[in-house]
Amino acid sequence: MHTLSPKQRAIRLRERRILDLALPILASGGLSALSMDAIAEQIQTAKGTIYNHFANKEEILLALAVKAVERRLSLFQQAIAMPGNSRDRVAAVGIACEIYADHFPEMFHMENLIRHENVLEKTSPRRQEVLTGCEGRCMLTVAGVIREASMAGDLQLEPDQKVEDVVLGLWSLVFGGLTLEATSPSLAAIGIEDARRAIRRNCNAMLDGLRWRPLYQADRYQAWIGQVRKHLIQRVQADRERENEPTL
Amino acid sequence: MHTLSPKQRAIRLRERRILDLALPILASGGLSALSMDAIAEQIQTAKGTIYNHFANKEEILLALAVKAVERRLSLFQQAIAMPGNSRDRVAAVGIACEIYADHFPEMFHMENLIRHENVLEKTSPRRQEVLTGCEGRCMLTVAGVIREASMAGDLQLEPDQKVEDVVLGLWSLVFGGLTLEATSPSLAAIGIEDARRAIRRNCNAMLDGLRWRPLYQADRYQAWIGQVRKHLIQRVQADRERENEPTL
DNA sequence: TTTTTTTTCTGACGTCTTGTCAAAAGTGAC
DNA sequence: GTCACTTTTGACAAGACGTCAGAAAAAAAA
Repeated sequence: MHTLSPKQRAIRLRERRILDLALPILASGGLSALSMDAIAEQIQTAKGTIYNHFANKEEILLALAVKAVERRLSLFQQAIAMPGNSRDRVAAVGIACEIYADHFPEMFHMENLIRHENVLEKTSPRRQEVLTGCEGRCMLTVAGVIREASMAGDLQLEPDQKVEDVVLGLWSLVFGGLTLEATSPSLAAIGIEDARRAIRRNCNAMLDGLRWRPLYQADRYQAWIGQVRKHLIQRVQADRERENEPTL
Repeated sequence: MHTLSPKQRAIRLRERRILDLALPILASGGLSALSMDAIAEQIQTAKGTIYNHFANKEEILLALAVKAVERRLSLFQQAIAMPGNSRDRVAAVGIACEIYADHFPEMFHMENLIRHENVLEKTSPRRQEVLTGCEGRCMLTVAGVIREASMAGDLQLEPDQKVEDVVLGLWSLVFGGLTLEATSPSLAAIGIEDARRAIRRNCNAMLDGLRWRPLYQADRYQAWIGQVRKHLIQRVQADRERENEPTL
């Protein structure tokens, strides 16, 4: 163990401040609104100092994305730790995604931004690996439940179906759906008033189609997700408080 | 009808040249690679002239997005026009999406780019409406098949399920899946070697879960999508030739 | 404490981009 | 040929990213 000098602590604190500050700017004004000069002014340092922390703007984005995926992973883990059968627990992960999108909308936005604007090209492979590793653990978390269901006989996959394929299906449906909800003006125009309900319903249809037992029962499901939502939101708020307190 | 003067024709041609040129630049280098100076140089005009056509960079993006969605709509319409039962025809739309992503990858990329970078804010409502209108027609195309299936009794929706909800489900799954395939390095890392197959399989599971008859049969389905793919690719190539020819 | 060494910070600067606009060039009617 | 109108031009202002030599601060040594 190595104790930090006051100076080093100040530096760390500043790095955190940069990221905390960048997130809302980015969420509100998009990539172009996030200017290095603006950050420097807010943080009360010279622009050059920011470049001591991050080699370029893209590195800041990537650092934010890592924090975002860590958040998501934490929610996933709490979801699958809930007591219930295998199908209940994947459903819980779906709810975790919804809560993530609702409570950390800037982060949700970030993840998608990274995906489509070529930022990876300009960033260090080091941090890229951190991100993909974290994303991988998210998927493995879900894959674990599916594998478990498969072992227990709740879910019988055809020989050509792999556990990972089901992960992709759920991921596409939930993430795709939430993304469309957040970014498609035409959704409302076409007459979809509650996208969330539709997404959940379609997830259940998919799982039913795979014959993941027990099959969908409306009231049972409603009761369960109510419970999950309450639990996860509690945890989110606890995490929030825990983070704001310590000055590190 | 009103005949165009040579000058006006030249102007129209230039506009088309701008868009044709912008697309590949954008696809390869991302939003930041697309510079007005670069376009002007390539087109052999002064930068100011570009601004006679488009008020800003975002307008160019939006114009490209419109062309992209028009392409997609055309493919959708050709897909549902194929002879087959209702379930076959939604499946055909799924294949249309795949072909779109494969044959017009820059356009596919564009649509997603528009979604996540705030470009709409800086563009004219006029063109925005064109885009959402076109996107809406895409969804209505799919909704039509679903409604038809529902009327024919192939698909029995619960009272709380709406046709549009099913559209959203399919859209999320296919578009989400294709997007993840194109942008997620961690997919391969997690052991998914054929994302397309997985997406198709999950779509079928979802439709089975909704009890859309006839239910999934592997060999029947394979034969059908082979047929669809062949037909649509033919049409794509025909369209391509038709476009290159006339100087307008 | 004072001096030396090392680390960190600074902000003007070079370069690139977007978008503007007055002046120049082009177009067509009479 | 002239005149009104449209289109094009490219220098220019504003602002952003990333750099780097020199200033300042911190740490180490004397």
